[in-house]
Amino acid sequence: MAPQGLDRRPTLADVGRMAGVSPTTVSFVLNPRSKQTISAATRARVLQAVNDLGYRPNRTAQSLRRSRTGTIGIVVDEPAMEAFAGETVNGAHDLAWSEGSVLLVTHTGRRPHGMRLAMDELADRQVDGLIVTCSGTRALELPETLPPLPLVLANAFDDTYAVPCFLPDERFGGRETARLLCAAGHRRLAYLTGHAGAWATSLRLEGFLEEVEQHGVARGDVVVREGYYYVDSGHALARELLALPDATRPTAIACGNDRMALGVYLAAAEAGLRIPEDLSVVGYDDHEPVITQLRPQLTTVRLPLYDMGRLAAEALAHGSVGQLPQRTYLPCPAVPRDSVAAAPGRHTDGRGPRVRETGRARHR
Amino acid sequence: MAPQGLDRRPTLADVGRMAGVSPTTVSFVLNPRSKQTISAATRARVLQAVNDLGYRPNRTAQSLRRSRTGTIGIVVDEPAMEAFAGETVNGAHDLAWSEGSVLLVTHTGRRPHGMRLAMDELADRQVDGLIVTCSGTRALELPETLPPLPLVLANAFDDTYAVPCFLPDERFGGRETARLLCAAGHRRLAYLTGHAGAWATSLRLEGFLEEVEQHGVARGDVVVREGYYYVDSGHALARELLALPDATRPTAIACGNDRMALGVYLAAAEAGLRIPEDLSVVGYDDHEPVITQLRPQLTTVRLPLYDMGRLAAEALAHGSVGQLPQRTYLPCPAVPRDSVAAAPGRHTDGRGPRVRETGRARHR
DNA sequence: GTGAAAGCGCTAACAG
DNA sequence: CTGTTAGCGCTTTCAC
Repeated sequence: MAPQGLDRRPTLADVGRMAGVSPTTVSFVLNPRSKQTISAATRARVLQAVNDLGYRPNRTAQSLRRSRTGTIGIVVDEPAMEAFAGETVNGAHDLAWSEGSVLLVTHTGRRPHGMRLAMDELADRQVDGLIVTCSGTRALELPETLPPLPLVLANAFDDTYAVPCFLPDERFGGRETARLLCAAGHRRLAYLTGHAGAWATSLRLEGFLEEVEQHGVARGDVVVREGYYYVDSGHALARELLALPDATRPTAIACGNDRMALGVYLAAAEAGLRIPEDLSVVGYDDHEPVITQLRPQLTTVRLPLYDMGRLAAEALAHGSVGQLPQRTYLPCPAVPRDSVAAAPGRHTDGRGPRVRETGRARHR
Repeated sequence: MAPQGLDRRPTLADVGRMAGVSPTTVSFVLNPRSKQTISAATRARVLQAVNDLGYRPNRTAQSLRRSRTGTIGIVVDEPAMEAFAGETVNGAHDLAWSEGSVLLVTHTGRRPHGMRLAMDELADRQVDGLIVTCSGTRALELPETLPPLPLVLANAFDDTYAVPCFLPDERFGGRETARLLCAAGHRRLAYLTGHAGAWATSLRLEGFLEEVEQHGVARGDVVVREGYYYVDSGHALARELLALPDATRPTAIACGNDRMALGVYLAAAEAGLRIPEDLSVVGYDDHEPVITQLRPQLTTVRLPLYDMGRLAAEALAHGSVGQLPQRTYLPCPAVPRDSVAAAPGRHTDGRGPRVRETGRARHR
């Protein structure tokens, strides 16, 4: 495929020599600019040589010259790459790739000044832009002095509003959660929250309660239990609720996240309750590693991790970071699957929960 | 911190100008080589200027000159970055970082020739070496023509034995699985396999049966059920087994992986059986997203994902790829947690399952 | 002890 | 239409 008679990568000069032209000419052939003035014959000979030698431009040299590396840096502000951040990285990767760029990925470890070290290391390699992300949505501690580079946050924000960011619209997601349940006719609802310290927690709950009222259920009638984002919390809270007599037991439980929903599944199994016939369950996150574990498949609401990464990379690739609003909120759309059924004794319109348009990004 | 009066990153020349010396001198100060001949005074002035300007070397320029980029490429041969591969990337990342390098990460997507495109894109950026990995251990289709770069596989192998690789020692892991159970006195054992097509499946089972014999249990006495690596398979298979009368029901179930173990947990909950009192369970993989979901915590066997990434990166960083054996097998060590108890009616030595030395990497 | 100069591989004026 | 030349920012040999 590339029968190069050389022991090193061929250079422009090698190609030129083989085609009997100057390196410049080769460069012109390879980088068609506006005013092309290369004869068809020369072009053909050059391309032939390029092909014969298996020539590929040295992007390091190109970068030095063009002062553009075709490289986007992404630093994950965690001790390691984690599942949630992985999705964001995927989004950034795919957009970058489609623009001919690749990703320089690092994480902050547990090092002191991890963030600054990571950013510097990437900036030194002249990345064209920088994305900072993390696993759960949160405020980031950014170094005081930022490298002079386009910078965007994904699934994270900075309290000073100095750096543009992409965030999940959690209130919207909370409303979607409620809508999935209310549209199926449920009125005895329970909501199991994640831990109160997390940025998303109160927004999800607030959205849920708002939407519930739209459906004629009083906020006060929703059984809200405070927990934390793990299986055992969902398990423990659900166990209590499911021990209630049939007449007062909630017919549907909304969970702070998918892991808690798993806990609810376990509690239901123990209580001999079937999902969704006896109990409807909605999760949150649409977190693949959990989702794939559950039968029946979990109805949930999707965190736009991939999109946050994608849009962040897009802003960098298009050089439009300057025009970005301070915060862009992306919808958390409902993902109806099999864990929600009509409330016992209720009949819905038979079309299942209506999934309304998930809407475009909102800017605030 | 870096009050540069410049609108661009300062260069060596800028530093030299400020310190009143040539760029050469600055370079000498910054790159202490064997024969240092810089006066203490000059050195001090230079470092002062470096500091004042917040100078950091341009690694693109360095790379061009030194023909070494301090960059390792890793391509994940999957449509996207996945959880298992993430661990391997973490291992490679951490080793690379400790050597002053960073990772250029990409995946092959679903593109035709994805692998070649990915490798080329990284090779063009002059990575110092290349790691190829994937999510589940398997043979890789490598392009016929490889870029002239050190290349190592992690959690993958090529059938032609042309490229060195790091692999999990699955047979060893299978033996560990059995040991955890046999040491606790279990003799009525069941083994639920993953799907037969996967490279690891038969090795795990074979190791299990081998070890079981060491403990005086005939291979034929082990109830082996063929399934696949998902929760529902573990669930379905376990449901059958747990329906058996107490006297013949297995007291312990070994699972092809952690997800199947989750299925066993669900079946146990439905059957009203407690883990580990009534049933001991062992998983495989030590896959964090699943592990963290289970109560009691799952006793399992660890896949050396992180280490495969780490060692692959180490070989590249140390330039020792040439000395690598064709295949290096890393141990899958037992991870005793809470899902294994002494077999009913048996008393063990009270120290729980003995965990023997997990051993070093074996080369074949 | 320090600096001038050449060059890594490529691009882009500017000549011819 | 094509080639010469001058760098991008850095390292390194060799001269002073």
